Amino acid sequence: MLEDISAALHQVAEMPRARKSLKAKPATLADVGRAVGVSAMSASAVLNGSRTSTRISPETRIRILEEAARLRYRPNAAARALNRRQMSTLGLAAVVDSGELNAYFLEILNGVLEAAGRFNQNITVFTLHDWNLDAGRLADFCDGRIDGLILVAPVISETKTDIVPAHTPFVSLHSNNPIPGVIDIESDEEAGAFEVVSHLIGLGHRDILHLSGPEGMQGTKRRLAGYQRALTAARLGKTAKNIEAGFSTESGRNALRAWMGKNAGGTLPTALFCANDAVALGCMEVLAQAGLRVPDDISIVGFDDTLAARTSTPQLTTLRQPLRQMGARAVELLIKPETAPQTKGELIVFPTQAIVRASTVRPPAKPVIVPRL
Amino acid sequence: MLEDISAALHQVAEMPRARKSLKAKPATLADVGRAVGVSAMSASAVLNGSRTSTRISPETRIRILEEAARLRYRPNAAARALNRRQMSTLGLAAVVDSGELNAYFLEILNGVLEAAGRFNQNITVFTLHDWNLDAGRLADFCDGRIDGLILVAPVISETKTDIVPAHTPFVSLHSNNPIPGVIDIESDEEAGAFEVVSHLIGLGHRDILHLSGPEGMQGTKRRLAGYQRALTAARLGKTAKNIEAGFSTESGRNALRAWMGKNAGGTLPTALFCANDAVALGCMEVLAQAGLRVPDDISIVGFDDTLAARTSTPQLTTLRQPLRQMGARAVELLIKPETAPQTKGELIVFPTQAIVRASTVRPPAKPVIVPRL
DNA sequence: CTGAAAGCGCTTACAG
DNA sequence: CTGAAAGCGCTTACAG
Repeated sequence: MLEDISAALHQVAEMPRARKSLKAKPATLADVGRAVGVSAMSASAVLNGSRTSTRISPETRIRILEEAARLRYRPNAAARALNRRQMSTLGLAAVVDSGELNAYFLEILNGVLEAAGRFNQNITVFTLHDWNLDAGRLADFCDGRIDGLILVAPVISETKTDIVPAHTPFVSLHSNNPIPGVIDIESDEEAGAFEVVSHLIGLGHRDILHLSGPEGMQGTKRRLAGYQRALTAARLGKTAKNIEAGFSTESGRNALRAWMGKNAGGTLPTALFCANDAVALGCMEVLAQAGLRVPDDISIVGFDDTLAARTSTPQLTTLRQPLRQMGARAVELLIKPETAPQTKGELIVFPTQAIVRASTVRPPAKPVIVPRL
Repeated sequence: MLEDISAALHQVAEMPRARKSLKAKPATLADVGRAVGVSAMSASAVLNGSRTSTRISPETRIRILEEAARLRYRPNAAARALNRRQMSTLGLAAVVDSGELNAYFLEILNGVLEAAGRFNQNITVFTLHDWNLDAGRLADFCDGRIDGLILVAPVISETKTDIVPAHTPFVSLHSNNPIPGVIDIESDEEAGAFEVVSHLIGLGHRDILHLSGPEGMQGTKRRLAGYQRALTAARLGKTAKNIEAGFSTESGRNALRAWMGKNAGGTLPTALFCANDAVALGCMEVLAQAGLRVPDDISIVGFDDTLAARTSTPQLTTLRQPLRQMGARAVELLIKPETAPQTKGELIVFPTQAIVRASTVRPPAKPVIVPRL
C-alpha cells in the first residue's frame, strides 16, 4: 500500500504529463460483476458471449448492461486473444523501397483495409528493408500478434523458403518465387502488356521502346514477354527494343536520360512502354526537360494504374492491375481459407485492364529527332 | 479424446487447405521447460527476462536456449501483453476520403512507421468513414490492443471531445478542434502560405487566385490568412480573390472549371495558389484541357509536398509540410511523453519550407484570355 | 438461471 | 541457483 503510493508519487515526479501518470485502469468483467453483485462470468455472458447470453435473467441482464455502460467497460483485447488464440489482426509486410512506401503499396493497403473492415480485422503494417536480409523477422511477427500475414511483392530466394512458420498462414501478392505452402496472388501481366502494347500498335506506332523493370523479377519478365508477343503478332518483332530501368521514378529518369545521351541526333521512338507508372513519370520529366511534348512528340504508357497515373499531366494511359481487389482477396484468403483455389497450383490470377488516357495518341507525322540534353 | 479426433476429421473435411487444419501449436515456455527438465519460470528468465536472466546457471541456460531454438519457441504476444498491460502497438486512425487513403496519409504513414521501427512498436491502421459519426469507435480501439492512438486530421466537433478514454493516450496531427488532453501537432501553415505567395509576388505576379480548402477547416483558414498577409505586405491586398475548392483533385477541377465558365473572355490570373497538391493537380488538368500551358500561361502552386507534387508534369512548386517528421514526432510523444511540451498550449508547431519547382515562373508578358471550355 | 474452477502463456514477487 | 504460487482479463466446460 505504502509502496503503491510512493510509486505513484515517483511517477508524478518523473512524468510531466498528468494524463499519463493518472492513467485510470479500465474496468474489467470482475468490476462490472462486483458492481452488480454478480459473478464475472455472468457479466461475460451478457457483455461478450453471443449464444450464452440468453441464459441470464432479463433483470440481471439489464443491470449488467447499465453498469457496464456506466463503468465504460470494454473487453480487453489481449485477454481475449490469449483465450481464443486469435488476435483478429492481420499483418501486411512490405519493403520500404528507397526509404518510403509507394503508391503501389498505397493501392494495396486501401484494398486490404477495405476487406479487413468487412471482416472486423485489424491491419498491422510491418516494414522490412530487404527481403532476404529480413526474412527471419517474418517468423518473429508470428508470435500471436497476428493471425495471418500478407507479403507484398516478396523476393525470397528459393533457399530461404522455409521461413513460413507452421502456425500462421501467409499469402503473397506478386511473389517473385513460389514459396511452399503460400498462395500467391497475381494479375495477368503478360496479357496486360500485350493489350497495352497492342493499343499503341493500333494507334499506328511502329517504334516502341520498352523500359523494363529490375532484371530477374517475374513482373519484368512477364511485361517483356507481353511486349514481345504484341510486336510479333503485328509482325514488328524485329523492332523490339528494351532498356533496363527499374520500378522507381528515378530509375526511369536515369534510363531514358542515358538512352537519349547515346542516341542524340537519332530518331526518337514514337512511344515508350514503361515498366510501371513511376518509371513513366521519370520519363515524362526527362522528356519535358528536353523540350519534347507528351503525347504530341511521343506517346507514353505506364503500368499499374496507381494514383500517379491519374495525377500526372497529361494523365497516363496505363495497364490497371486491380491492386485493391488483389489486396482484398489476400485478406479473404486468410480469413476464409475455404475460398482458396482447390487446384494444386497455389496461384490466383486477376485479369488486367488497359486504361486509355491522354498520354497516348497517333504517332507524329514526321520523325522526331532526339535532342542533345 | 474421441471428440478431439472427430473434431479434427470434421475440420479436414471442411477446410480444403491442409496447412490450416493441421496448424501446429506453437511451443510455450512450459514446453521448453519440460523438454529441458526445468520449470517454465527458468525458461522465462533465460528467454525473455532481461535482468533476471543472470540468475540461471550457465549450463541450464545453454540447454534452455538450445531447446528453445529447436522448438522454435517465440514468446506469445497476447500473453505478454496481458501480463504487462501493454501491446507495443500504436494505432493510426484516419478517415478514408472518397474511398481511399491519399498521398497526404502515405507521407504521414511513412514517418510513423520509421519512428515505430526505432521504438520497436507495431502500427495498426484504423480507418473511419466520418469523424463525427465514427468518433465513438475510437474508444473501442482502446481495448488493450493499442497503447496509444494517433489521429490524422480529426474533425471532432467541440461537443464530442469527451471521446478520449482515460487509459489510452491520444495525439493528433492537424486537428481541427482542440481536443482536451490531446497534444496536437501542426505545421505553420500561415507562415507557409505567406512564404509561397510571396515567392509568386517576387516573380512579378500581381493577380493570384486562391483556391481554398473546405470551409471551416483550420488549414483552410490559415492558408487563406497567409495568402492575405502576403498580398497586403506587397500592397496588393485589394487583389485578393478566393474561391472555395476543397482538398481533393476533383474539387480543384470543379472549382476552376466553374470559375473559368463564369469568367470566359476575361483575363486569366497569372498564378493560382492552391489549397494543396491534389487541388493543384485538378487545376492542371483543367488548364491542359483548355489548351493553357503551365507555367508559360499561368503559374501554379500547391501545398504539402506530397508524392503528387514530385510526379506531376511540370513538377509543382509547393509548400512542404514536414509530414514525415510530424508523424514520427507523434510516435515519440506517445512512447516518450516526457518529450511533450511543458507549456500549457498543447501544441507542437513544425516549420514549413517552400519548394520551388517548375510550375512557377514570371508571369506572361501579355495577359492571357480565359478560353471558353 | 448462476457460480466455482480451470486454463490461455507469460511474469512478478516470494520461498527455499 | 531454482520452483511453487498468484495474477493479468477473459472464456469454456462443468456443477448446482
